[in-house]
Amino acid sequence: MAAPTFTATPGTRDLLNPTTSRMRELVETFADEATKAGFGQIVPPMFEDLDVFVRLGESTDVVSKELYAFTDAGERRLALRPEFTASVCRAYVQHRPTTPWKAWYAGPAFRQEKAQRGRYRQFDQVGAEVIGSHDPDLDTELIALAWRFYARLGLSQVRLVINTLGDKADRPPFLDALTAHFTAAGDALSAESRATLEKNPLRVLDSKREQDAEIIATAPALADFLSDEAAAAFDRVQAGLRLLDVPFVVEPKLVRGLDYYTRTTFEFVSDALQSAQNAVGGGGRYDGLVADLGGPADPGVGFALGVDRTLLACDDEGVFGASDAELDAFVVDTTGEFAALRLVDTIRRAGLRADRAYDGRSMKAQMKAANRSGASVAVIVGPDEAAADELVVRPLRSDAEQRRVATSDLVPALRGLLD
RNA sequence: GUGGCCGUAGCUCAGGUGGUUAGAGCGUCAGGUUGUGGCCCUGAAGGUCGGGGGUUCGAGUCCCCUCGGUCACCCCA
Repeated sequence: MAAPTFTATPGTRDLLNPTTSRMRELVETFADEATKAGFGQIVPPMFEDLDVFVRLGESTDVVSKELYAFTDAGERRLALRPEFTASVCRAYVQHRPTTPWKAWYAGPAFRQEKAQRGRYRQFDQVGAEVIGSHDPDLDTELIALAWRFYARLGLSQVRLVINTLGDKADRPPFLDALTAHFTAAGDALSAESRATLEKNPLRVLDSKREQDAEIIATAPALADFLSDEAAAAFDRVQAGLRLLDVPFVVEPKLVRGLDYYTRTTFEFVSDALQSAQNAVGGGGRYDGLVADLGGPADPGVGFALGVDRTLLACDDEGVFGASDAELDAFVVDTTGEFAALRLVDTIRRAGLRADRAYDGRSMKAQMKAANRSGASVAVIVGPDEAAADELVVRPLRSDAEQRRVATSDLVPALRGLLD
């Protein structure tokens, strides 16, 4: 391979045509669903004070080893956002909008991980957050919003798993019980999990190692430690999802990797995705995060969906149909004058899509380009037509005959052919 | 970050045990049809075989290093 001097840095890539238009469509679909649900868009900065993200949990991988941190010329300690939730909470504390505040977002986030299918160092997310309400119906609505979004994209192999992590006060006794259980297992527990146990016992539950499966299966259940309020809220979320016909499975081992979660957590998993990274979205309630960022003790709930993974899932499920024509007209000009320049401008100003060939190529070459362009109609002008102030319009995707029209009738003629 | 697999034209890939000017298909460009695309035919351009070192009379082929890709672990979207 002719090695280029520069290539996209590891974990990043260039997104080109069909992917970019699918991505735009996906974001527009999400924006539409969020808007219908009363959400306004927020565009936070891509980097923040390092400490904004550190509050996500110092024991989490996302903070401890995946953050892109740097110091700017003003000696400020900054970091590229690894997700949006912290920024949204920071913005909430800064602007104090009336509650419940509902915000949606779309854009890239950054984590320094080794790339693999469905995991990149720069990746795109869409998501929604609500700050300022404890109402479990919001949890339900948010989950339903994401569910409807996947359905609207045409994905049918997405599964919803939910769990509750209880309130902050429920956590310590449970963690103690968990630690005792895993410590008692001794060497039966994998070395990796024993290391995890030191940092965050909760996440041992998330281990995929077969060696740990049985020990995890017999671990204490958080359900037995839940406060009455947290248990009631979880019941209501489940009842709400049933009411809305959103199918789900309760997965007690679903703990997720950010420390800030409380009560409801959920994850969307694609069974179509033939890769280890099969979680296409996830979220939950974070009732202490706003306070951690120096704000009022206001609760929050939200989710983020991975755009790249969702697109992969769409690919693997084959939901992308044949794309529509990208162009209405392709101008073929052999006059050597300004005909093409003027004609594409005329067509574009009429609201239609037009392209042309350049570099004075032969008619045959231009016709081939017209064919490849996917345009519906070729608009041909040579010396004869130019002299008569006429054009040839030739349908490219049907057997209809080409015909000559006056230059001034071009746009109506095109419209007639395109209907 | 750790491990497995891989790295030959723009793309997908051939190139037994090292041996003369490295091939194909697709794509691109040009021509066959000096005013008409899709099919067909002909031709052309395009590669310091990821990079560096080594072994050898000789390396795309063997060894080492390095870079990159990919899959998995970890973790997460």
